[in-house]
Amino acid sequence: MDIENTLAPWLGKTMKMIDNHIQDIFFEKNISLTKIQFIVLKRLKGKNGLPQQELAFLTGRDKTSLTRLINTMEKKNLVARILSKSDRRINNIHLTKKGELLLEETLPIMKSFAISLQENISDEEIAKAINTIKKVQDNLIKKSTKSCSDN
Amino acid sequence: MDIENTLAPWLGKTMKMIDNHIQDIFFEKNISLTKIQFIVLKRLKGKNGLPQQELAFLTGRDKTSLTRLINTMEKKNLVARILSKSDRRINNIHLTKKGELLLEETLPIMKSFAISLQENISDEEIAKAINTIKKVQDNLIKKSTKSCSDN
DNA sequence: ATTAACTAGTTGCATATGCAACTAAATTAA
DNA sequence: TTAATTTAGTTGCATATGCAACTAGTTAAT
Repeated sequence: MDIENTLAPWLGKTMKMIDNHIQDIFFEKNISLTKIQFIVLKRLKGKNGLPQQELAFLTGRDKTSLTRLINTMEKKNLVARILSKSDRRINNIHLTKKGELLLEETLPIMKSFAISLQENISDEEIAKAINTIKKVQDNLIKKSTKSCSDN
Repeated sequence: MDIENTLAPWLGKTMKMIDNHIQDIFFEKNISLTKIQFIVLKRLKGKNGLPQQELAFLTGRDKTSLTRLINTMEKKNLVARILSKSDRRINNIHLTKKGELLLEETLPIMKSFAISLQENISDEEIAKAINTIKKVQDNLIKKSTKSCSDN
């Protein structure tokens, strides 16, 4: 079997295309965000105040990556570090009003983009594909203890 | 419909996990490559001497990204820039012996990794998932003229 | 209670990436 | 043929990312 007929390169290729397109959309709509910044904002929506480490785990990034990501997002006033009172090593990351507003503005755009990618594909086919991808994730998790949730 | 039930986030999440795992594999096996460097080497295997711009297109990267990628790979002696005689603006990128050997060493490792991701999934199911992903790519291509091939 | 071990986050160093603006070469237009 | 335009590649600037080594708090061990 050729490597090109396996799922992995197809996923990679498609994700790259999607990433490029998301950048374009943000540019067009004048949204000053990167994909990962959007993901972090989205993560914080439900659970404001997550520690950086937690965010790193949830997004599958190294904690150092999160450190600098939060630096950037703090400069842009999208999030704020708030020292945990119970454990002074921990930074709890909170959405600012500006971050919340930007998130609310961006969510429907991302949603309609995600849906537009599935034009001319039946819901059942999508569900099956997601199911297959889940199995790939399971295989990955079996291969290592590491895991992640977002991207 | 929730955005989390669309294909895009599943693709992203899974690719992130795959990328992380590829890094780990390269580290374990003492292969001094990044994923994108591997992709470039692989691209060059069939068509030695591609111009940078061509490589940029084929890998879906900006040409500036390729400039610096080739810089790094040239320093590592994996590829060489050779000025085109017919058009002196063009750098034809060639695999070096070292690059070729490293590629040959890495290919089977990547292949068996790609296959291992599909354990416990039938060939038919994989084929269907790839087909669905192709449709997503088609939708993306329709949305813009930009396209790409690798990742 | 004091030390040892662990944990959250940061910093240094290296790679990857894109946009805008640039240089130099080639092609097209006048 | 000379000027305008297009094209390949590079450089400046900004973001993202990971590993190793570090600091500073917390918890466990003696």
